[in-house]
Amino acid sequence: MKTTDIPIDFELMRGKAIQASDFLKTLANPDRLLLLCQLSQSEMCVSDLEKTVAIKQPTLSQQLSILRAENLVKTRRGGKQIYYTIASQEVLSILQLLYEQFCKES
Amino acid sequence: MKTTDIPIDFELMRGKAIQASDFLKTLANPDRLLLLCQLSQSEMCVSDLEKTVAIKQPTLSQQLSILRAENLVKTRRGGKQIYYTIASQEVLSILQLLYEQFCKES
DNA sequence: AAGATATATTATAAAAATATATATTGAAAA
DNA sequence: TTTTCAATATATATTTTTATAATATATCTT
Repeated sequence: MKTTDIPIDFELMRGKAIQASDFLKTLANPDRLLLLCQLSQSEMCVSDLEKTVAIKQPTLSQQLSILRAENLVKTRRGGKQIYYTIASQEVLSILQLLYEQFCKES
Repeated sequence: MKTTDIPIDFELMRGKAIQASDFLKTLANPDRLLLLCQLSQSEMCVSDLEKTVAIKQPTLSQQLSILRAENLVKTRRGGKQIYYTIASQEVLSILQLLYEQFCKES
């Protein structure tokens, strides 16, 4: 009878991997990354984002709705505009890492 | 004539975003994440990976070939087996961050 | 050289993501 | 209260990923 083996819970590991890959999948699109990058600097409304990121409106709206659905961003309405911000420190941390790896040098 | 505005190079930014999202896309799959997670602990050959991760061989081979194509892993042959390792510190850094965010507590 | 084992490749069906055009909602100003 | 404009939603064609099965290659052993 084996007593020393630490049982690895494959199901648990796979569950975590699915969670993590869902998160990564949400990040893994150039438009969404650019949007998050802008929002990491300041709160912005949709028309601001449209200007700074140069994505056409329906695409922008579709991508923002994905970010909302996955809780990467939060919104508040201010009159006619809807203002977006990054929802969590987790998102900021990964954006920071990506910035260092892909944007810092060169 | 405007002199104070720092010109933001949209093309450059979009280029970086594409690079980063390609990298994230490669990570954003549960099988590939589990494989990388194992490899972050030690070099392993394909049959070892097959056992610890419980993915069937053709899928395993396909996912490994994607990781190779994107240079996230390196290989060496040792007799009949082929041994895989993580290719860069960049990959380790993001795995570390994901581990902290998704696997540490709970 | 022939057989056995480990790994890789190819083909293709199914599922998911993306792009694009069109339509709808909701607040504000006339 | 109706018109306008910003914001969001829906529909659908297209492209990418994923899953699965069948086949191929490379190395070792005999």
